[in-house]
Amino acid sequence: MSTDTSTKAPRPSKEQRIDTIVESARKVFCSSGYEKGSIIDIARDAGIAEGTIYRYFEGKRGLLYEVLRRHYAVIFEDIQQALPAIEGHGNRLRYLIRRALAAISGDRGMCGLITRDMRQFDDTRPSIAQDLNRHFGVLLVDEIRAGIEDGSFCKDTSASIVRDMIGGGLEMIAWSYMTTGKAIDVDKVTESISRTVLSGIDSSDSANESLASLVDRLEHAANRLDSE
Amino acid sequence: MSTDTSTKAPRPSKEQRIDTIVESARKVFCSSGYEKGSIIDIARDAGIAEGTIYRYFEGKRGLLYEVLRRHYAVIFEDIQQALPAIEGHGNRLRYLIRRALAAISGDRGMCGLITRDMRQFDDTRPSIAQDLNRHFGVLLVDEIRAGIEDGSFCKDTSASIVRDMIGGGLEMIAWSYMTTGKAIDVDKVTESISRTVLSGIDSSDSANESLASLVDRLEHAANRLDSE
Amino acid sequence: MSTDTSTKAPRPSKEQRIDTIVESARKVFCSSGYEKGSIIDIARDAGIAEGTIYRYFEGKRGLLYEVLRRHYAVIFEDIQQALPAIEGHGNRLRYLIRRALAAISGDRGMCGLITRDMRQFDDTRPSIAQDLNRHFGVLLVDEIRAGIEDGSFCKDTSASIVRDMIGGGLEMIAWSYMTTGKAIDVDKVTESISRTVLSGIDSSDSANESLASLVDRLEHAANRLDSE
Amino acid sequence: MSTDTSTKAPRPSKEQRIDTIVESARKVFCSSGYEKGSIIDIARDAGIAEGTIYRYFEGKRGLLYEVLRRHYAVIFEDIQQALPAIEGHGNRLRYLIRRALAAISGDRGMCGLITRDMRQFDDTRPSIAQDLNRHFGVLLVDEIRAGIEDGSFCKDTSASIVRDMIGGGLEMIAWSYMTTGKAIDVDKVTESISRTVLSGIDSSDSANESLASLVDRLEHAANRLDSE
DNA sequence: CATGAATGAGCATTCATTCAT
DNA sequence: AATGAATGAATGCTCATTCAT
Repeated sequence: MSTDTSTKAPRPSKEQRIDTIVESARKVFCSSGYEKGSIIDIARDAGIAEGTIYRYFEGKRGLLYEVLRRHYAVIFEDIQQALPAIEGHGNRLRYLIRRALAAISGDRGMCGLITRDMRQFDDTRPSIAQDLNRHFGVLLVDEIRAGIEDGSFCKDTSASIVRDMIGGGLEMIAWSYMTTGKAIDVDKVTESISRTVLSGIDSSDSANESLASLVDRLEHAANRLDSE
Repeated sequence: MSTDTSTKAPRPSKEQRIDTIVESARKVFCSSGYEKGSIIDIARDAGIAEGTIYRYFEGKRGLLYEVLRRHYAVIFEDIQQALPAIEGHGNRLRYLIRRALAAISGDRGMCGLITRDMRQFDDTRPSIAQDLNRHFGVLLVDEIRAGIEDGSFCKDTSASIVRDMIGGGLEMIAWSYMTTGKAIDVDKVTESISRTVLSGIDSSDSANESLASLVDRLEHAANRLDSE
Repeated sequence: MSTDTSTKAPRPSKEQRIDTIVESARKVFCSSGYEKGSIIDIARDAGIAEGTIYRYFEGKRGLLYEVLRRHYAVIFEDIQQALPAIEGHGNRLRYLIRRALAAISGDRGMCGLITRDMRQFDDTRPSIAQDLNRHFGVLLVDEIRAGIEDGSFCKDTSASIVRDMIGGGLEMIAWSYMTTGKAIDVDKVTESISRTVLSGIDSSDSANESLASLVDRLEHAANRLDSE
Repeated sequence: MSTDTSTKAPRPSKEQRIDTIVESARKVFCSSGYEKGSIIDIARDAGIAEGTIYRYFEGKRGLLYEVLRRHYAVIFEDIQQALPAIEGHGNRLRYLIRRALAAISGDRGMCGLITRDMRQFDDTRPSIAQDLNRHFGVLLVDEIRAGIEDGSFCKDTSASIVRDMIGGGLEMIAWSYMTTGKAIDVDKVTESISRTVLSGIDSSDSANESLASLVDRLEHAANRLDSE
């Protein structure tokens, strides 16, 4: 409860205090945006004085950073636990995409915060976008590079470009969700992105596919011949 | 007509005046961003009074709009003239990507303006981002849809997702260029994006390798048939 | 016609030009107020350039002055013609009040202009309010003074105070009409003001009571004569 | 409570701060008018920063409101205490008029503020003029209505018209005082207004009077007869 | 005479941050 | 530790008036 400023509460621990502030900041930033969301709003929501915030944070920007960091932390933790158990680089990429989409479709306010406000701050080093958004990019790139190395992915694939396409595509989808509010079909979109990345859209591939199925039938026939 | 621009230019024509203002606005916005770039800076750069700007533009936002509109207008015009002459949807997509990359790599300041500030204005309808950025998206979608219809592209391709991936990818690249200043190899990046979109990155069903392995299997089966 | 800027109109006479401008100014000032009504609006309505207005008027304030002067001029002319034919100072006062009320109830926009904006300009000498509103006050005062001199009105009447009460009362009514838009019953209000001014509202020395006491005294005297 | 106003007043209490600001606002508004009086002038006069004003007031208009409210509050308080002790509706009207005149003659700057600027704000409901000036009008109307009901005043008196005449008359006097600076003889003016309202100016009361003088002569004659 | 482009002063308001209490 | 009062910089926009054409 963020309005817990009653008389009895002996004194919240430093950690609790920080949690309260960050949660209030998240609420305010997500609903009003970074610029319009004021420190005093956050303080009021947290039931504390403005000055107190500055005891725990380096200022408004630091508060935003923490809000974003925590948002990504959950996702990264999930990923860290899930990824090793998934077989195949394609499947792992698929998982990363799905997880990002789940985050997007689960918090429209955060979509706005990220797509609208995150880039305003890349004048500072290390930038927020660098630290967080890029971290996801690194996960993508690592996966792609590993896939290239073990032969799962084309050798002449540019990992950074693919990362940009996946990351940028997800951002576009987030932005679209933020503005239109139209629900995201996570399964479908995950499939579309994954398939596009992995197989492309050129139907000459499907020549391959049908060729493959032809071979399958051939093999099947061969097996039957075999077993006779 | 007071197109007296012969010798001393004692009073620039309306058109010249507008061009001067827009150019100053472009400079200021690109170097300082929209918020930080002040009207008085623009007026000073243009060598005129602040009030004069308001004779020609609806305010600061109108000025931004014109700056962006002109930037995109050149690109769209190029596209309109080039596209019909290009054969094949894949090639046309490739052209669109290349043209966007050329624009990006040609104006680093504009990259910042677009990637940082453009999304701030979607509270008004029709928004600047809607009018301009989306226009490019429409070009992409049209091409993809046409390709799907005539069988060039996979039937189960999601045109909007592919558009988001290309557009978002380009935006990421623009953003990256803005922040790092590292030159963009238009040819290479165009190729990377195009190949990824068209053929995907999965080596298993891409033509070369996978076809080879298919042939292997085919031979194998044939051999078995043969040996019976 | 204020939009008469057609090609053929050879050249409006100076007088016509002035009339056009003043009429446009009246329209603009009455509908937008003095502050919000801009010179460019007036010029546009008159179908001329802004600079042209300054050839005929001393500026915005001079324009307002002329608008008001003309408004009052009609009224004053009416009064000048009607007043001599009216018998009795009371009746003449009544006429002045009625004429003012007719002007008020006939032009709501002008009510706003006069009651809102007129007083803003008494920093200049001679002021507009002095020249115009006070002129009406002079008419009232003259009438009252004449009435005092010929015994129609109480000797100890303060003409200026009565003028203020009539003039101020009319202004309040004008203001009320401007804000509420509720129609003014000219006959009734004229009667109310006139009766109040002339006879007051105190029932104690009006006919009833005081006459009764006079009769008492008369009877008393008569009784004495009688008793002799 | 930080009502530490003991010695050095290192930080004024909230109340003191507000008083300081309002007083400075009064000074500035009265001398420069509402429009010309700037927030920065007020802040400088109060010895504080502009922003501080906005901690205590809703903006410039709210500041004006408070200035006017306080001005009227004193008057209304006086009236509330004095009125019940006064006998007779005529006397009570007389008191209201005198009190208003005392306020007018006591603060020339305020006269200007009220007569010039008060009507500019009737676009908001409830307006300042509604709240304050009208309150005085209500006091007048109440008194007049009560007088009509108990027979003190003529039955066919229009209370609202009489209110307008008194209120408007007072406003004219205030305006005149503001512009000319000529001192107001409160007693005399009170008497003039009161007499006019109560008895009117028509000497047909002097019909009564002459009737009285007739009776006088009658009595005189009776006395002579008597003495014979 | 008429034009209308150019001028540029003037101002309320917000809010992140500090620091005396 | 917490408070919250105070700060003050920073800026888009209007429009009466002028004057070069």
